[in-house]
Amino acid sequence: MYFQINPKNNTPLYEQLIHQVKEMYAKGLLKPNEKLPSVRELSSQMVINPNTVSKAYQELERQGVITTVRGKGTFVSEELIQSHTPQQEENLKQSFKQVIIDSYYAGFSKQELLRWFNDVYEEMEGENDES
Amino acid sequence: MYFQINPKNNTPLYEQLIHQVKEMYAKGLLKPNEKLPSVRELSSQMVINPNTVSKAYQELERQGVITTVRGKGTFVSEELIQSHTPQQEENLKQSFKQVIIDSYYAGFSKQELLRWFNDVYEEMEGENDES
Amino acid sequence: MYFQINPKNNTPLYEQLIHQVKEMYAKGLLKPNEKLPSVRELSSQMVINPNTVSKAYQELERQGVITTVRGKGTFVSEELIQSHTPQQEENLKQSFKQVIIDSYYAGFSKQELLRWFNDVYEEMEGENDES
Amino acid sequence: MYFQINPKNNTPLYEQLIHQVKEMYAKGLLKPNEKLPSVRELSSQMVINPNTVSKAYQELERQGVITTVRGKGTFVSEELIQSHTPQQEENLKQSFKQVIIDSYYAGFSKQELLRWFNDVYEEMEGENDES
DNA sequence: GTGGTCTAGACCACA
DNA sequence: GTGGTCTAGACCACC
Repeated sequence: MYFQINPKNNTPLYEQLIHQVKEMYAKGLLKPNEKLPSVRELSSQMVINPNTVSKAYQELERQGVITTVRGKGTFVSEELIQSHTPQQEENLKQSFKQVIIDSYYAGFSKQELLRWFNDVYEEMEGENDES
Repeated sequence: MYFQINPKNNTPLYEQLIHQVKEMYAKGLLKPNEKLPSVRELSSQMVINPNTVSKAYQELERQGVITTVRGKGTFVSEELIQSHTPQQEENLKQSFKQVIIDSYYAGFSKQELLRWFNDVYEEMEGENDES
Repeated sequence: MYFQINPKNNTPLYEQLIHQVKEMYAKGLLKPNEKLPSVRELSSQMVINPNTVSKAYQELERQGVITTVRGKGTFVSEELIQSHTPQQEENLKQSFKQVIIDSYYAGFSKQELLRWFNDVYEEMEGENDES
Repeated sequence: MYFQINPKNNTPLYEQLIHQVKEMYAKGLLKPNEKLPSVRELSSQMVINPNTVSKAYQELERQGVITTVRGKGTFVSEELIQSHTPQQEENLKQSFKQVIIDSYYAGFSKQELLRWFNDVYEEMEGENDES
C-alpha cells in the first residue's frame, strides 16, 4: 500500500498527504528513522506539484512527525512528542462531537460508530504489535 | 444561551451555523416545527452578513433539517430523514478515523476518547428523553 | 516608517518580513487588533510575490502574532502568548552566544554590545510607554 | 569534549563547524599555533563529508582564524585581526536585535538575557585568564 | 474584497 | 542528489 490521494476531495492535497503519513505512522507502516521518498520522487509518483509535497513535509516537520536533513532527505522522527494545548484539546473535542452528530444525521447508530472506533484502534495496535 | 460563532476559527461561518443548528436539534434544544429566527433577525443578532445566514439555511433545508414556508418563515422539520449514500458513509468513516489519529498524536488515550464519545451521546440522549 | 526589505540579504524575504512585523509589534508600532495590509496590497507595495507575503503571514499566525479572518483580512493578535519549549530556549541561548562570539571576532567590546543591548530595549519600552 | 555537530539542526554543517572552532578559540580551548586535525581525520571522526570540513576550514582561513601551511597542516593563527566593515557592523547589530526580539516573544525578560550575556563572557574571560 | 491552494518553472545552497 | 525559496499566474471559497 502506498500514498494515494483523491483530487475530487475538498480537503487540500497537502493535507491529505499529511493525513496519509500520520496514519501510516500510527499504523506502524512507517518506522522511526525510516526514509521517506524525496520531494521530487513523491511528487512525480503522485502526479502533483513538488511544492505541494514540500508544503506537506514542512508541516509534518513542524508537528514533529518527520525530520528533514539538508541534502540528505526527510526521515520519520525517532519518537514523537505527544503533547497538546488546552486550545487543541477543545478543537479536537469539537471535531469529535461534530463527526458524531453528522453520523447521527446520516442514520448511523451509536453501536455502528463504536465499531468504527474499535476498527481504527485495531488497525493501529495490530500493526504496532508485530514490531 | 443561543447561537454563537467564532470568526477566528478556520471553519467557515456558515458551516459553524449549520453545525450549531444540527447540534441543538440533536440535543433537543430545538423541537420539531419550532420557528427559527429570520435571516435578517439572526444576521443582525450575530453581526454577520445576511448572505452567510442565508447560505446556512439553504444548506440545512437541502439536508432536510429545516423547512422554509414562503411568507411564514423557517421551521425545524417535523422529522428528519436519516439516510446516506455509500460515498457519505466512506467520508464519515474517513473523518472519524482522522479525528482519532489526530487525537492520538495529541497524546489522548483510547479511554479518553471513549469518554468524549459517551459524553456526546449522553448530551443527546438526555435531552431527547424528556420529549 | 514602513515595511522594507533588503533583497541582497541572505535571509529569505519571507523571514525578513516576519522579523519586521515582530519588531514593529515589539516596539509598539503595531497595536493589538490593528489591521495589517492585505497580501496583495503589501506584495505590490514591496514589489514581491503575493505568495511570499502569504507565507510570512501564515508563519506569523502559527506563532500567534497575527490572526487571519477569512474574507476580512489579517489582524494583530489581541495578546500574544509568551511561551517556549526547553528546545527553543536552548536554541535561543545558542544564537545569542553565537552573535556575541561573532561580534567579539569583529572587534567589538563587551561594553559596545551592552550598549546595543540597551538600545534595543529602549526602543521597545519607549514606544510601549506612550500607549 | 571535542567537536560535535547536530545534523538535524537547520544551520549548515560547515557553519556549525566554523562556530565550534571560533567558540573554542574564544574560550581558550584552542591556543594560538595549535595544530588542528586534518580534513580527512576530522571528517572521518565526525562522520561527515570531507568537502564539508574543507569548506569550513577555507572560510575560517578567510576570516584569519586559522592558517594552513602546505604539507604541514592547519594551525590556529598566532593572533587574530579584529576588524570589520560598516556593513558587517550593521549586520551584527541586526542579528543581535533579532535574537533579543525572538527571546522577548519566547517570554524571556531583559534580566534573563543579561544573565545569558554575562555567562558567555565569563566563559570566554575565564579561560583566557590562564593563558 | 479577502486569504488559500495549486501549478509550472526557475535558481540556489548544502552534502 | 537533497530540500528551500521565489516568481508568475491561475482558480476557488468565503464574506
